[in-house]
Amino acid sequence: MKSPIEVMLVEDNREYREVIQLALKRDESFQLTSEYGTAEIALRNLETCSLGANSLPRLPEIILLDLQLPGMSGLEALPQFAEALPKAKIIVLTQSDSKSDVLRAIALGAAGYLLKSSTVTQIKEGMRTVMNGGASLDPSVAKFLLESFQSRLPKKEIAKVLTQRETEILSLLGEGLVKKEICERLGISYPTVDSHVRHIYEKLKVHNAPAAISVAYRLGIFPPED
Amino acid sequence: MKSPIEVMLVEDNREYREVIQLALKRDESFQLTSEYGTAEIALRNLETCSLGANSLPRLPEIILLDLQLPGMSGLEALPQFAEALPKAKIIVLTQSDSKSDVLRAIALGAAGYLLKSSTVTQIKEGMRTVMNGGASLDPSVAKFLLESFQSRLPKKEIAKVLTQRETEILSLLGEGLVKKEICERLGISYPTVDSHVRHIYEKLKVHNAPAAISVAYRLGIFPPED
DNA sequence: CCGGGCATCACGCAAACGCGTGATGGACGG
DNA sequence: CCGTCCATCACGCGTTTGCGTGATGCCCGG
Repeated sequence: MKSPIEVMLVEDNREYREVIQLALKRDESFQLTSEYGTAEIALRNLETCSLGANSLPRLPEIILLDLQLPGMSGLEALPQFAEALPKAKIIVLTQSDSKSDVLRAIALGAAGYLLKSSTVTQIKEGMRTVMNGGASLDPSVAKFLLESFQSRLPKKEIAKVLTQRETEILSLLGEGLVKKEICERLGISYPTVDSHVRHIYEKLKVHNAPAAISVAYRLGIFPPED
Repeated sequence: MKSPIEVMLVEDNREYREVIQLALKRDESFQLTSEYGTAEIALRNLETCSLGANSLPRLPEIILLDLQLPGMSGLEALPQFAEALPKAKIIVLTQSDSKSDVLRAIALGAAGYLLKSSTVTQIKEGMRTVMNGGASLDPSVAKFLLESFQSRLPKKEIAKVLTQRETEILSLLGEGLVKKEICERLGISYPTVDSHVRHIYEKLKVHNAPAAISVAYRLGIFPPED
């Protein structure tokens, strides 16, 4: 058996904290090395740890972080934990499956996003997954992420909005070419390009190029990467 | 016990097909109703099914789809399955964890993406998850998705590129406002706005607004949504 | 204390843009 | 067969942009 995974818990709800306590206490592969009711206290303790005598409450490999905390919110605290403990994996463990919470937590570097409705077995499984270099997402969160990728319209749908030619021209605009340059690039006349651009504006309901590009990205007409 | 989940398997490798066969045969909660070695055959059978006598090989609720198939690839077949069986959930089950395969499969509407290195237990768990309306991702795939979201710079990094004011103005440009309108909105003079815009162009190394918006999205300066 | 980044302001001009108002020919479908 | 959509072309005009070339005041850090 490997040495246990050392876990830090930041959670204001005592009952739920006890649930985790119990679950980890019974499992040799985990060790709950510290727990805090607020992010402030947790962060302060981490500072003193790294400054003074090393590892009084040992530095955790995994941080289980609630989002709804009194005082500093989990989202605010997340980047600070990440900075204080660059090696630690942070798993958000919260009730909120709100779109923006999920996206922000991920953007801030969370390695996992689990919901409190998960079983302790699933949470432990998630922690093992993360320790193995993977990412652990609650199925409903994963669903949401998939959908946010799918919102990049399925090509067939794009065709219903913009013509292939129009898409091509819009894309060139996005690359910074002015209409005259687009003429040359495509070997067509200026009025033609102009006409296409007008149609693009009509269809996207905008009145200038910057807005068109913006809408294009939001609609997923432009692939984020390839 | 609920009625078993009906599964269709599209996989060219016989050995692996047998692995799945065995795994599902032993589990009452699943029923492997059909299996095919190529996408073409599977699709042809689905056509005849829906035309002629209904449900010879019963219509599946879940399709386990390999990507590397002889003839039509899984990625090509995916949208066709989705069209033929709008209610079915499609789980990609393949060896490839390549970036583009994952992104494309998701964009095409896959409800899950599992790797063949998964255990049959994990695969069955994934199918249950999907049937419950969730999405099932292999941890390494989830990791990759998270990273592709994190590439949207961590705010602190954005600040190193654009000022808050500059970001604000760029964002307004993206909404379709012209510089004069931006003045009014922000209560500052035209030359000021102009000056900010110039700095934006410098920093993003572009020469006009459309390109600036484009770069902003690629850099993740603009949040996906809020 | 002074350089540098930031936000603010100013003038002028050539180039590009947005738009009104057209036309032609090909393709596709009811 | 005719309407509709697409891609192509055309003229003109007022507005907006991009940029050269400045200035002022603030704050911050070396």
